[in-house]
Amino acid sequence: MAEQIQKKPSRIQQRNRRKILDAALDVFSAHGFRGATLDQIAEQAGLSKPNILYYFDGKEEIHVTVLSQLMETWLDPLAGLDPKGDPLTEILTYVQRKLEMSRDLPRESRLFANEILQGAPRMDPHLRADLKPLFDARCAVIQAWMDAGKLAQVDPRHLIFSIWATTQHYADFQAQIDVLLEGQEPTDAASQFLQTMFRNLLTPGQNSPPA
Amino acid sequence: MAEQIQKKPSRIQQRNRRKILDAALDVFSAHGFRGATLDQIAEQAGLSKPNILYYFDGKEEIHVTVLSQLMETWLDPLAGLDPKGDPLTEILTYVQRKLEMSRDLPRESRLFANEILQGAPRMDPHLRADLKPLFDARCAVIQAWMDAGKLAQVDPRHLIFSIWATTQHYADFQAQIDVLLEGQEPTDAASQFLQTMFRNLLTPGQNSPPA
DNA sequence: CTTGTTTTTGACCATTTGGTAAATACACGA
DNA sequence: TCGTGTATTTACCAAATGGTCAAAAACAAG
Repeated sequence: MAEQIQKKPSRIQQRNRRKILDAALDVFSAHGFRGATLDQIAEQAGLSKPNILYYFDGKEEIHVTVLSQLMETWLDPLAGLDPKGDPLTEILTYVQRKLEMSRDLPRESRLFANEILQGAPRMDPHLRADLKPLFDARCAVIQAWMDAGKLAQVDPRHLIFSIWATTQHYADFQAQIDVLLEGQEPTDAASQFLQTMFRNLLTPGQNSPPA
Repeated sequence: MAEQIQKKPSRIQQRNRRKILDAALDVFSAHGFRGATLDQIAEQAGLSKPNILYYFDGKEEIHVTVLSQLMETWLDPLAGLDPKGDPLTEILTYVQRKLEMSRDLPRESRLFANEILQGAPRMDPHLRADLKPLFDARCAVIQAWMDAGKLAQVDPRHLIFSIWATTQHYADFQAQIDVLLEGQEPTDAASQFLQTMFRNLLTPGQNSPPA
């Protein structure tokens, strides 16, 4: 019965798979898919290359697995946006959470950025199946808040884009920021800036009517 | 005198070097440095691989050359920010220009993003030599505007980061945006959104004092 | 046309890299 | 302790890739 589905991943199997996926996150996020090599992943994981291929069918499968795991983490804060909460608080909290993720999970952010930059060749299905429905749902929630006068009227889609862009920027462009800020930790100042920006944008009655 | 410096690049030399660099921009921006191959660049340029190596010393030199050229284009809008102009207009115009660059020069944007994502291994010196001084100078200009009460007080550095992030997002994350917007051209709506956001942020007297 | 120079090519080469096969070491329940 | 399935390693391979080189072709100038 060689082809039966593994019932119980052994202790050692779990441990090694985790080590490999963690190493892969390191390497893929730093060099992109094509720039990463199995040897690098093997070394980082402290295993031999053939041993890695004992646990995964190939480079591709490792990459896909890491991306899938990432997707959950990545969507979580957006999914956590509560339709029943206070609109402005909900959004400002979301901004804050995304910013903290950039600081605490920069590898994940860069892996995601790498994949999208290359045209999302392996993630496109995930984006359509998981992200798109969630995105549409949250846009609807935000739009409802605006229609109810609880938030200033702006395009919810571009609002979300701007939140993603500004927060992920601190992880994805860290090399540039390090040069420009001479290594200062930017999170606190960034937080204050972003909170101000989005509060001003969304406080009802603030926006000039379109010219 | 084989080692003398080329005085006059011949017509054909100019043409071929340009073809190669344009092809390289295509390929490097789409696949990153390590993901790009000389064969791809050669095919895209309509030349043979050895012929390409007749014009450039190697893959590395092609990449460096493309990046150098890019740097000028990239800094131009920030350099164009006029200290004597109307503060709000200057900044909103800058936002608009950067957004148009994302639409019209997405390859350049993605090449830049790729390089920074990988930790700017080849661009770090350029960033320090060219970008950093310009960045500091423009921050000072903006700070002066704020001190004079012409703009609301925010951290100029993070203001610039947020402009870069939000505008370049439309080029760098285009694959994602295409999925979420189902292929609609986002520039007009993005422009209106960003103009509103930064106008609200920067109009004097708008910002609540820090809590 | 002839000659000297620039450009282009075809045939190679060495290294890197994803991946395989078979042999070996190991864990662990009976 | 022994035997069996699990884990790991050693030695490879084939394809891809960056790069070289000498010779051929194209070209410019007299």
